[in-house]
Amino acid sequence: MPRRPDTRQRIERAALSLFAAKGVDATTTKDIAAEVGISEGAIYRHFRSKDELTWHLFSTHYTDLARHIDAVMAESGGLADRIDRTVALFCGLFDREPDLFAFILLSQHGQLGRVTEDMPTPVESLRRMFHDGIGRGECRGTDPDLMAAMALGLVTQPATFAIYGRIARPLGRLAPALADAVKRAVLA
Amino acid sequence: MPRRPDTRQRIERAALSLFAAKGVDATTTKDIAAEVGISEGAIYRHFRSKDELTWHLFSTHYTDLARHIDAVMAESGGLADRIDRTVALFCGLFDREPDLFAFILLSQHGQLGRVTEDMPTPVESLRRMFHDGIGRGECRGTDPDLMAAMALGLVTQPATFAIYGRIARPLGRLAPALADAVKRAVLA
DNA sequence: TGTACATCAGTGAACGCGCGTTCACTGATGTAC
DNA sequence: TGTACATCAGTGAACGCGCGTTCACTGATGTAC
Repeated sequence: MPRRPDTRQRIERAALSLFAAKGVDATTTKDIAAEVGISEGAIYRHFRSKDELTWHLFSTHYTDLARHIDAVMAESGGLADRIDRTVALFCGLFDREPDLFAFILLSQHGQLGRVTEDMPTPVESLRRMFHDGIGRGECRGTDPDLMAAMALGLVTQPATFAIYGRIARPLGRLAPALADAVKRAVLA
Repeated sequence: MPRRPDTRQRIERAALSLFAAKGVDATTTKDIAAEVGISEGAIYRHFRSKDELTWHLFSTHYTDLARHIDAVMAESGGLADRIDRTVALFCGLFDREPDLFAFILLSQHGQLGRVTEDMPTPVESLRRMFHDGIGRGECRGTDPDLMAAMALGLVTQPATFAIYGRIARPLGRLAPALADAVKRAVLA
């Protein structure tokens, strides 16, 4: 009954946390409502459906991440510098918002199909970064998609291990080592 | 009504293919039955539940993969050789059974929690491989989990891109390049 | 300041659909004599 | 070879549960005069 002005945000936070912990399908609207401390019906005052809530969370955070990478790209510097800064960006984001990272990693296969051409995505941003590096002859390989995949996997798999407790946090501690590994793997 | 002797295997193949394409939760028992060409009830003559079917598929193939890696380990040779052979193994398996690979990559987050200590897993096998390499001073880093994560991500992320059509198949073509990248990233 | 009214985030009960699962029944196949 | 019986993979209808969603209703808050 108390009409708090931040209910929508509290729903988003609760959903993100539950989605990260259990996955989207295993999380029920009942779970979310209980976590927020409202009735299930109240969710529908803020989101048209569970699906809209899920897509809202995924798409906003996914495109946000892309824009962060683009910002790194916009600064001057060679590919090596960009790799350093992007890896540090990923690790910092992971340490600051582990739920967000877990949610994106976990739910991507279910959501990626709805991504449209005009949406900025981290994958496209990385692709452009490496395409650029290849053009300048700074890269080992010649396929920007392959380079992007290798760099992405090299960072996200350790992040996944960190989520499962197999690697100690914070991930930021490992950022230099990860950036080094990426550079060794892809730089000319 | 025709009592074919291979129904159980046909259920497994159909389920694997559907799970790989849509994910476990989005695949219904009705889907599986339709794909096999039997009634839903018939599935329960071969598996106690959808969950048992899912876990059977995941656990057998996941442990099989671990044993394949262990076989590579058993052969003589240094870490560099082992990396070459393991990467080739992954790429070959991916090309031969892409559904299997997609299923494991896609469903791992839902199934990994049920993996017990006594089960052989690819992650443990890789960990031992790098633990061994670290002991012999062949490795750059000192944390076997981190080395395993980097190697794993470096290969599985390109595989994921291949599933999404972002990287051309067969993956075997890229095996030498991927192995090179892994060695550059982790070898001393 | 008080009164009338509109708005809207909240409740909680109910709904309906789709899912996994069960069950009585069928009929083909194998075995015993 | 024929007959009686056991087995069991199959059918298809029915079931029941849990899920996401809807809906009539409430009451706090803001606004107009």
